[in-house]
Amino acid sequence: MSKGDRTRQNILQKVAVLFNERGYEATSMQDITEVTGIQRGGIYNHFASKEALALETFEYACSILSQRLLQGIHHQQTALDQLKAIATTFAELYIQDSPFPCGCQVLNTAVEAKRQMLPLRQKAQEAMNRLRDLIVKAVHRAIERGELPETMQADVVAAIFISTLEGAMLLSVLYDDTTYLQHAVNHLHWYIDTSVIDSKSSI
Amino acid sequence: MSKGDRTRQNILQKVAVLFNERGYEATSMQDITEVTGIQRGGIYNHFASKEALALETFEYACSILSQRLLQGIHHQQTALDQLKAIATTFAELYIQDSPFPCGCQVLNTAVEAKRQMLPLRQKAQEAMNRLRDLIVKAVHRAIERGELPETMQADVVAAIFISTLEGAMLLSVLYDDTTYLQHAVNHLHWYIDTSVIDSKSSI
DNA sequence: TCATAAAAATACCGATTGGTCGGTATTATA
DNA sequence: TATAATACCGACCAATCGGTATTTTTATGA
Repeated sequence: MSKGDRTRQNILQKVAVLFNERGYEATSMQDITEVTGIQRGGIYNHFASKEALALETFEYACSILSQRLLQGIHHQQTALDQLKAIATTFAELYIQDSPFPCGCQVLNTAVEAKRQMLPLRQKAQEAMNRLRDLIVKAVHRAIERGELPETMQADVVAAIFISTLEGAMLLSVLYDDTTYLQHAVNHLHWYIDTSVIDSKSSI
Repeated sequence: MSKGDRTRQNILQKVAVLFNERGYEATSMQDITEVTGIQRGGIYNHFASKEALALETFEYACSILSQRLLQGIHHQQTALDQLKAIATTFAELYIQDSPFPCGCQVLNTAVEAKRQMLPLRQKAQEAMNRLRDLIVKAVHRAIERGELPETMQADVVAAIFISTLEGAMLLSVLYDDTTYLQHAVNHLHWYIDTSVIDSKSSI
């Protein structure tokens, strides 16, 4: 890894934190030079513009977070446990040792990039799609294995999972209190368990 | 209502929309003069600073939204129906004819005001407290009337309600698709109904 | 070791930022 | 209608914005 690549990675890591804490608009190039220890010219030697830096930064953060998320679920045995582990790991990702404090990158980016910053908005959509697919596939596997009733709609489960977790993330950040994430995980586990029980008792 | 008061109200209304769409940082005083039709001097005659304008704007939006929310639930008979109506009305507030497009003011403000803009962050917390109290009291009433089991924890229900609704709001705005809010409402209604059934069947 | 390319720093650009202020038009009061 | 108060305008301010061109420093490979 050359010197340039190393600095580039360092910039991505530091700026990912900064953007997540303050947002894109509220972060100036001056802030970026201070946190990276690299002057303007140096930054622009690696990235074409502030927006390009934001796009790469977002991808960088997503790759790390999704990697950790996958690590947290892949060793689970049943599809049902995998589904539950998605909720647990998502919450722990923030509770225990978040590499990027101040909440979920996707949430923060989605809120800031609504009408303007369309490229960033699209990246947020794509990241959310990947999370959605992860849940949808877990539900499908659970249905195939008979762990969940066939009446379960995978896309609805995914919507409920993401809504509950992202909303709880918002509350946890707003009040600086991880209890909300804990409640969300408990609720989603109960949601899944109840769905299993329902199908068995109704037969 | 004097001319000054009318202009002031007009500024608040127009800027509330603008701030919710673009965010505080991304909205310039130039943007504000354009959308209100009032020049810089005129704006600063009514508000001491951009931040003061943001604070008042947030309160203005909250008062309107909470007023509509209360209208949507006060005519319900049972406490249980009131609880459900909170979810329904919250979603409809955005789906049908949101006075401030681009999602929930509280969510958007909470995301932008995390470490900086502490006064605004505090206002977001207070607004969320009020929503939380509304739910908590409805749950308490439902328990007192025997509509919900005594084992229900009101603060947990409130956390689940707000998490699910705010998260669904995020998704609906991100994908420009109100389906997510619909799923959230259905899920919360099911959550409440299931809690009722559980208590009856377990006795 | 040294030439060369890559990386970083520096100085600087025009544009825009939030905010100010003297003056003018409009409205309300008497 | 005379006077006072309010509302509004728009030129202007220093500071900062994102970005560029150029120079200096540093790393790299023959």
